[in-house]
Amino acid sequence: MDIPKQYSPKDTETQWESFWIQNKLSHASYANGGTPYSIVIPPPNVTAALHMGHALNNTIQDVLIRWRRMQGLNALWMPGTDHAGIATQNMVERRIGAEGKTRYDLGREKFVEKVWEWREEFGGKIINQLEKLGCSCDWDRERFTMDEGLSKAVLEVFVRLYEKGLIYQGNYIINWCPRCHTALSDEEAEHREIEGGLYYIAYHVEDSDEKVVVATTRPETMLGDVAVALNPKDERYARLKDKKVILPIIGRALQVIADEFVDMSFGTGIVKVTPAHDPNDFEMGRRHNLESVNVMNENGTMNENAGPYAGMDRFACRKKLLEDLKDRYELVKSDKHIHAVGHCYRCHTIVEPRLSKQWFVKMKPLAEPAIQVVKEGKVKFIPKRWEKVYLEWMENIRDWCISRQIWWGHRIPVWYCQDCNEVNVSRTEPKKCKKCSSVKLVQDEDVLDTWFSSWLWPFSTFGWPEKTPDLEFFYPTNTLVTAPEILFFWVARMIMAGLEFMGDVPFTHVYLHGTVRDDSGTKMSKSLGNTIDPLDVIEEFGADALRFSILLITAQGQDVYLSPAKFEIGRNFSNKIWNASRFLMMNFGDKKPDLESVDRALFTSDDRYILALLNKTIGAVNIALDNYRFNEAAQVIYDFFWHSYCDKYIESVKPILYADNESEKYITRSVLFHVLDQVLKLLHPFMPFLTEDLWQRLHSLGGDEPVKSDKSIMISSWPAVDEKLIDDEIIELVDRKFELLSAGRNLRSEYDIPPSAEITFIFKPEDKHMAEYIAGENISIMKLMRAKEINIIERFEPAHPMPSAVIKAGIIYMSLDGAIDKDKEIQRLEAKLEKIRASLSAVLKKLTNQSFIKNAPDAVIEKERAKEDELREQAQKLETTLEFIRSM
RNA sequence: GGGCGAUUAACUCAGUGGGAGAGUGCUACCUUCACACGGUAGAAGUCACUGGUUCGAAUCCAGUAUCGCCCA
Repeated sequence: MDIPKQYSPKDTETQWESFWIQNKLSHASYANGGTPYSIVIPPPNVTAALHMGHALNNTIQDVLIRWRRMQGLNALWMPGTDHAGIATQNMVERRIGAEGKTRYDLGREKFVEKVWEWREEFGGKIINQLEKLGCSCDWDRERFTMDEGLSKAVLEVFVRLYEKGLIYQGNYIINWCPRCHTALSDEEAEHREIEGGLYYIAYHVEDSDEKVVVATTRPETMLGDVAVALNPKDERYARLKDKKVILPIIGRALQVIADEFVDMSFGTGIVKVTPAHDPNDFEMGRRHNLESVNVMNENGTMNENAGPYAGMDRFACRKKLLEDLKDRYELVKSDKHIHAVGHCYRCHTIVEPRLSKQWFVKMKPLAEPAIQVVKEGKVKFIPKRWEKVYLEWMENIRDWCISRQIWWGHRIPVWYCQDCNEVNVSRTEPKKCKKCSSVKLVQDEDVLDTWFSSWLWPFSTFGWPEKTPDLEFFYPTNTLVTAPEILFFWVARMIMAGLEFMGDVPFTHVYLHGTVRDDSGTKMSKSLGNTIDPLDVIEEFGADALRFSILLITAQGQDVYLSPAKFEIGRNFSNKIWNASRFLMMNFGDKKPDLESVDRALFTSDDRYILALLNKTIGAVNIALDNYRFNEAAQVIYDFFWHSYCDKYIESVKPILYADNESEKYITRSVLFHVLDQVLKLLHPFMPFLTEDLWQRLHSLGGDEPVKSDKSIMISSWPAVDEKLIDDEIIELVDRKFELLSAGRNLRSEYDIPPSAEITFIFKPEDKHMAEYIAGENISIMKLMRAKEINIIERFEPAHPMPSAVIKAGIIYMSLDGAIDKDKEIQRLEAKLEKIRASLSAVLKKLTNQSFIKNAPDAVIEKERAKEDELREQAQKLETTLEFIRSM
């Protein structure tokens, strides 16, 4: 048979990838009925290239989908991408920037056209990469948040919320990115600790020699000060009351106000009040009816209100202003100060709190039901600890700023009347003003936050607001698989939207996996250059190896630390599976063995052993997957396949495969075939390509069933547990045989017997039953122990000192030519005896403890008693042996 | 400042009340007719620390230390 010795994933994976896609094996439809199981993909940014976070996220989803599909559910995995407003616009701006142009040179219409062109050309990249990873999404359904249908959903939602009074426009402090030139939501401003300064600045009290000192981290905003504030409890307040202080440089007179908000312990306890540039000051300004003075332009430079600093960048202004204050002896001191500063999550520029007119969603009314469903367990978080994080955020939710001053996105469906200023909100472009019938309408220039479309994803992708049969059948979806980073951005908002617009939760389970980090624990990111490109890993090790490795090392919800070496686990395992299958197929001959045709009474103990372990493994995999414990599922299969099936069973039955008894050979082949078939299925969700390839080869043995387009392991049935085959007694019995084998091999190794030397062993069984059993297994044991012969002698008494080992099945002796080193053997056995005695005394300590006997469960006491018996017996055997050697 | 997570073998990590585990690495031997991306045998841990609960704690509780994340 011409199967190569080393598995090369590359061609195999490409072949099956196109096989699946061409045959639409992952397509799901309501029309097929059955029990639905659906997942919507967290849509990657259309600008994205596959990174390890995606690889982990999508591998998990694929495992769930493939598993459920094989279980016979109508499994649908909805794929798609997100238009990523700011990120995509930035990218296209950079491209046209290379030609020396800005988006303003092109104008809005042309620019948006350019973005669509870019999307047509490059936007599908990540989708192809997901296919390479083996993702069995329903590719016919691929959605994009800017699609016509999804855009319609966005407008519908805006209008409905507006009409309900949950969307409003207003002047508030928002996070402004001076580089992206847009407002951001609170979530989009990432707080990072940086070392800045805390500057103490003296303001003169009007008509007095007195000064007050205020502390600030952003001195440039003082140019917009309209007051200074103290806590009313602060005794200094009394004498400053009704006084004014003079803003340095600008010379504006500022009133002194009292406000509970002022923290007496921060800085000097006197703060400057800048309502246009700080959310707290803004609130204070409202409470005290203060005006707002905006001192900055949209690009982060100072405006005309900044007096001599007009036109300077905000940070240049800070520097110059501090110098000037110092020259005027008004900078009292400056301390180093570590504080959290908001950064734009798209470009990492420091965001500026800025007063501006934006659109907001009122969140409290939406949050309430979304809190309830989680408290009632209608939506479950796995791991559970995220529930608390979710509730904490939801209970303190703030309104959501949804307008963005960019061009790429869903344009806000609001038209302002040029004649009467009426705000017209409409699903379609209105012909005339609804109030004054004027036709002079101008649409709002802004677009909506990208998340304002992705929060609808679980139903907009199924055709909402239309009532489609797909929506009816597949909603609510079952599991959402995502990273905790977007818990607030996305997960929480989807729950709110689902309840508001569908009247039901969008999903019942949220599995939050860890963050992918590098070896040192740093989050992988392009800018740090510590990424491992999944495509490189696929190229070098294969997608299956990538998938298996990453799942094996990812404990539930824990972060993943990756290094290239970790993928060797998966590659080596792939190769092991490949070679075991190769070996078996070389030995199966042309006829496909069928376990169903075999009389179970004819199974050997080895057969029953491996079938019992197989069925235990199937059960364990189901439990692990049911509980989202992917690493455990992967681990159990790995152990079963490598250590039970390959190391034990296959090695054990080789003599049968090489002998001439055709009926025995057929039974063995049937078991081998069956177990391989089942384990390939168990592995399929983890390693789809390799298992498909081997399964197809396995089932076309002898050519009677060639590869057919409608056959695939992917749609084959998931292994069922056969309880009748789970036999713990046989497992224990056969384990004793393997213990005997290890003991024999250990003796060889301790006495430096070269592998080529065939040697005689004597086995003294503990009883007749064991004698019979081992006698029946003699041939395979001999081969595996490289023994010349194994003499089973029930009442064996050595005539001279022989190396021996005490095991559960009895005692094994190794026959050596010539005398052995008596002292060495005594020392060896004494060491063993010592260990047994230590264990025994630990057991006895428990069993003689009355509290233990009184309190411990019976099963535990039983177990300890059994242990005691066994240890006593082993000690007894060792003592006898030692006594005998000493007496020689 | 509040919350969460981590601390177990040389390394990377599993293990939520009852005999300390895996992978890698290490040591020795083996290229034996599936696989050296392999096989056989072996060495290796005060389960961060201090208390507590319990007949019994890596596991539960409290506190401490170190590292990391989220929120303010």
